[in-house]
Amino acid sequence: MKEEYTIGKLAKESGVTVETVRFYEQKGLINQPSPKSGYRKYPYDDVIKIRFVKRAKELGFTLNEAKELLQLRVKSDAKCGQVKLKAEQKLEDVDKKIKDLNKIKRSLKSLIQTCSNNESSTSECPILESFEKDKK
Amino acid sequence: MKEEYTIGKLAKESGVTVETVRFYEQKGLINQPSPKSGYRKYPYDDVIKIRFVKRAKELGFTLNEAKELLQLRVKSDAKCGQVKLKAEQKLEDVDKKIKDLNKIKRSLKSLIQTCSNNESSTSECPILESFEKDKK
DNA sequence: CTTTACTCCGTTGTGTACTACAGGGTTTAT
DNA sequence: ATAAACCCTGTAGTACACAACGGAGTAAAG
Repeated sequence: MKEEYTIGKLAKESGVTVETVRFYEQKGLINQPSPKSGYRKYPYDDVIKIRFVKRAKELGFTLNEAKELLQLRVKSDAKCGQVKLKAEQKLEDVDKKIKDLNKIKRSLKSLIQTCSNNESSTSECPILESFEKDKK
Repeated sequence: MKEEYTIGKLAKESGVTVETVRFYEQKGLINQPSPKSGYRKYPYDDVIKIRFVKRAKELGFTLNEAKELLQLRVKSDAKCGQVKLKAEQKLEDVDKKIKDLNKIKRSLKSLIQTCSNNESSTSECPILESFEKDKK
């Protein structure tokens, strides 16, 4: 866990490509370290940031949303109220996602169960109704 | 809840545009009802399918993955073993997503808490470490 | 001190998921 | 029965998130 990373090492360490790092830099997900000696040096923090972004994307957040999530830390000085508000909104999103994923999970479990008791009478998987129960 | 939908009504009812419906049709997410009388008619089932796809996407599944999830129902005749396997894989995915979302959730909650006790000493939000704890 | 590996910047290409016409035909309402 | 609203097929364009490449400079290893 050194403190200085070249772009290549950063990329490898965080599980993305060099191009992705540069892309994220452009988009402001990590801040550009001005190339002091020709090459840029990145702190270890950026490894963690990029890993976070990677996973956030897999969870259905866009790059911009991931950026917002990242920005929630640090800025808690003057605009604590704003940060709190944003955090609360994100929390709602996250909660809804968890709920819906649990619905899908239950459906999948039930499907696996039905498949195991191989009575298989054109067993309808309830996955389609995942988001229909308790609706309206 | 009628049984026959024109593409426009289907789109409206499922919260997407007409173009999106056609796009999903092309991609095989819903099956093309041959335009018997010049216009196509869709069953109510397609409303539910499209709503499902929509939400699945927000949960980080691709269109193809959503398609796979949809295909898990129905086909449980001969290849029950295959379906079960696929369902089990999806279940793992879903479980991992839920776990990670819970980590983010805890981070957000803690951030909100810190913000509420307005001691705000450059309070570092732990969201960045969401996926770093218990790693390696 | 030269070779090899890595980096720089900029431009272009790729895959996914739509979105917007264009130029028609069909249905429905008045 | 005709105008408005809706549908058809097909093609082209857009936004996001990278990936690949070209041509040149820099760093590190032997």
